[in-house]
Amino acid sequence: METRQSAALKVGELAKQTGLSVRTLHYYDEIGLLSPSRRTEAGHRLYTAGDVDRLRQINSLRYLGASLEEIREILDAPDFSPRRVIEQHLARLREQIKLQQKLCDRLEEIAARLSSKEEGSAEELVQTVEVIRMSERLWRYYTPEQREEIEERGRGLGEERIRQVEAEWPELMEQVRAEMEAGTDPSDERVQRLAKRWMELVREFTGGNPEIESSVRNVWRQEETIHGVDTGPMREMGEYISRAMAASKKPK
Amino acid sequence: METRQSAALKVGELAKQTGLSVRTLHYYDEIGLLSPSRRTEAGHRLYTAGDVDRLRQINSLRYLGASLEEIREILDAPDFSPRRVIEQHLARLREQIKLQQKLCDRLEEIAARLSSKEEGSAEELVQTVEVIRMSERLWRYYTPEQREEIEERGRGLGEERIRQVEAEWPELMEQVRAEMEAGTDPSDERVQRLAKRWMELVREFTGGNPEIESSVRNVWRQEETIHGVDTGPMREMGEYISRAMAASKKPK
DNA sequence: CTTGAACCTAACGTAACGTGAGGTTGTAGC
DNA sequence: GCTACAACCTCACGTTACGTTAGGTTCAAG
Repeated sequence: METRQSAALKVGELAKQTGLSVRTLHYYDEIGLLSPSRRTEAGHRLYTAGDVDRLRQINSLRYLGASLEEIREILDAPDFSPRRVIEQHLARLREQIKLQQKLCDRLEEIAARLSSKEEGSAEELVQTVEVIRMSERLWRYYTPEQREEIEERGRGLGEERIRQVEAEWPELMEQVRAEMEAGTDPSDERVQRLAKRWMELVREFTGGNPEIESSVRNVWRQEETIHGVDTGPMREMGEYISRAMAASKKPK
Repeated sequence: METRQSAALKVGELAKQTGLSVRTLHYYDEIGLLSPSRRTEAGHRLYTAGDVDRLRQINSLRYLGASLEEIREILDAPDFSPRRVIEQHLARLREQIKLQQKLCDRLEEIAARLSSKEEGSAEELVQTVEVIRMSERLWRYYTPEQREEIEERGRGLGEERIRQVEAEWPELMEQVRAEMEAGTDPSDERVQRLAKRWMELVREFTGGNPEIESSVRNVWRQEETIHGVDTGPMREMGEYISRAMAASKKPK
């Protein structure tokens, strides 16, 4: 009952002051991050000025994105290099942002490809995603010169044409898949048309450059042994197209 | 025992193919996202081609950062607008990135301020963070003209001087805090020196512009009622400094 | 003395699995 | 047929930072 400030705060008061929830303060107490120095006889928490001070520190560190565990380590270590921690934290954060940025790019690409069509099915979306995943993985196998050439051709074709082609791929893949599942013979006329279109699109991409085409085939072989994305269906489609092309050479 | 592909995969095989863990596949089964169509008599999971196909779709969507719940909704809805989902997702992601970027900026600022000193304590780190938090909150209250003026002055002072001042703030605050806790009288000579330095730094910031100084004082009053960051200690320091300044006017 | 606000503890729920524990099945070699 | 050992099975707890009841006690005002 001092005229001075009440010397110790109850949870609700502290919560209101800091904008944290009562539950949060309970939790901090629970994990031993911030345990009030005193209690009333009834067991009510009483936060002293020192406690409030510690909470202030906690909030500052939380503001930097530190986890409660890290905060405890920081505050409980008497000798401590803030710079090291910050820089470490910063590195992790940058890594995260890079990942998220990449994800964002992908989504934007997907959105762009989809927006050229009216409406689409979930399967079309998945196919589009697969094309992108594959191109990303392919990219790793090109030599810098090959990459340059591909990009050069990309510039030559113009943005619009690229978007057209990119929108056509998933569609084509879906049709081929349908024929495969239906068990249509590769020499069937419908399949022949699809195969022809397929090869045209591939040529437009590789520019007919045999080195790059070889690279692509190489990748397919490589990828077989690499764990991860299911290249199986894609590979099957490739084989199906190959058979169709072979059948077209000697039409009966 | 077909010569055709084994028709159905066991968990381990599927796991190896996709790079997922067995536990993950168990989990997908558990939540009903991907339940194998068949089981052996012994209860071993058998994934058919259709199941593998669904998993492929799942992985594609996961690659876009969708949650398992969202994926289920997408795959289980027969009619579905991929574009809407993608754009929604994209918006959320952009928001996240913005936040993280902001956090990153803060950390960089902190790192820059700290790097001008050799080593520091945790308390110094916290003080630095507080200064930044406060400036961020102050910023909201300035009119565009005031902001322009402050930035103008910032450019005038030069980067180096700014960093000097910014590094000095936390230090000064820590000293003032120490004197307060020690209960030193505001008229004490040490406090007087601190207060003088304090006012100098403030002047350098506001440029002596009374409108801006008034804004700052206004903010302090405003902030009292706004929930959130603990302005208490800062306010106390302000009062302490005020008393010190008053004491200096009529030195006994 | 009552009432309502503020407090207490305890316990479950969140997302997407990792990591055992403890038991059954499949298969290879002897 | 026996014995390993790999692969499979089903629980079930741990992870982060709290939100959200539920059921009971204490405080402050009228």
